[in-house]
This record gives sequence, structure tokens and C-alpha cells, in this order.
Amino acid sequence: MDGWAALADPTRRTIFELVVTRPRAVVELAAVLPVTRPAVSQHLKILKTAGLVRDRAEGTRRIYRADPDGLRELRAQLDRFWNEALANFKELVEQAEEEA
Amino acid sequence: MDGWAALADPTRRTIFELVVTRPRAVVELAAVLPVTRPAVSQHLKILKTAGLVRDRAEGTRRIYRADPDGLRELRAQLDRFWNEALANFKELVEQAEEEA
DNA sequence: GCTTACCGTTAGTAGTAACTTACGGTTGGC
DNA sequence: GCCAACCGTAAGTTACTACTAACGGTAAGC
Repeated sequence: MDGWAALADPTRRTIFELVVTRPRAVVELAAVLPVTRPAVSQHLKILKTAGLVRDRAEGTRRIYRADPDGLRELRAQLDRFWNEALANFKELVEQAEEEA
Repeated sequence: MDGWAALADPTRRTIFELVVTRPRAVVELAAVLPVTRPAVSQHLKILKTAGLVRDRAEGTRRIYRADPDGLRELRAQLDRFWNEALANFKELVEQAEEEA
């Protein structure tokens, strides 16, 4: 599952929003969210595969934090969309002005 | 369905990529894609609901183009994630330096 | 007016994703 | 050594999503 699909799910996006502010343990996340702890683990696995989070062991706890790498890719692609959309829009305006 | 979920589907993201370069008709898109024309229509409906495309009638054809509005929202949210992730990362580095 | 081209919607189906429950494995404290 | 805390995974269920086929509706050309 790629970055887009990873952030498409609302629960997963909430998890990412929590982790992006500061590192958190799985049990911490599950306490806030309306789903069980295993569900949070599964979501984190997907986010990790997408390169959006990293984890580190700290005793029995696993601390998850945001990973800039996956985020960078998404930003690059979204910026490309943005620039192309604006260029396209600008072209349309110029054509409209030619006709006027 | 919000912008994230709209761009999560690969077919739908391809459609958006095609439309973002220049406006296209439904039959045009369906000719390139490996799915049927109704499927393209359904995807376009979802993209439209998400504010990512707009359509205009031109004879019997419907021309779709990218809509900057929906894109702007996604960009804003992604930038927020990005900034928070960097701030978080910076904080971690500073803490590590304090310990050194 | 008839045909053709283009499009959206509906109904039905197959595949997948998100969730819970149950289980086993590892680390830390007593 | 034993218990408690924390975590990941597997199995099973439910809901949803993407798709096709079939239909009806509208604009353009002859």
C-alpha cells in the first residue's frame, strides 16, 4: 500500500497526526482512539511500509515517530500536480483572452 | 469521500494525472485506461465530489479539468504534516545533542 | 425524424480492507 | 522464577469499493 492509500483511511490519518507531533507508544495511541490496540498495530505496520513512520524499541514499549522520507515523496507528487494544474489553468485563461 | 481517499485509488490517480495536464473528455480517458467508460464516469464523480475536478458540457461531450480548490486543501494539510514532522525531528536532534 | 456519438446511473458481483478476538512472544520488576 | 505490561500476528467476520453489463437520456449530423 502506497502513501496515498495509507493516509486515505481516517483512523490511520489520525494515528499519523498524533505521531507527527511527538513520538508515541502503541498503547498510548490505542488509549485515545476508538479502536483496539491490535488495530493500531496493524495501521502502524501499513504506515511503516509506506515509509511514513519509524519505530524503536524502548523496554517493552515500541515508540513510533513520523518519518520524513515517505512524506517527502507525497509532497513532491502533490507539488507536481499543483504546478501542472496551475499551468493548465493559466493556459485556459490566456486562450480566453485571445478570443476576447 | 475526501481528497485523500479520492487519490488513493490507482486508477483514479491516473485519471487525475491525465486531467491535470490538459482537459479531457470521458471517452478520451476511457480509451487510454484499462477500464470501461462507466467506470471512468464513476471515478470522475468521486473526484468532482472531492473538489479535484470540474466538468463542462461541450456538445455531447463532457470535458473534465483539474480543480485547484481540492488540491489546495490537500497541499495545506500535507504541509502542516511536513512542518510538524520536521519540528519534531529537530527537537529529537537537540535532545540527543544535550545528552552528548 | 432517424441514427450516431457521448454520457450518467443503476443493479449486481467479486475482491479487499478494517476490525475484533484469541494467542504467543519479549522485556522489566519483585 | 514468576507475574505484569506491552506488543505483533493469525483467523474470522463485516462492510465497503471498484468493476461490468444494461439501460435511458441528450446533443449533433444527415
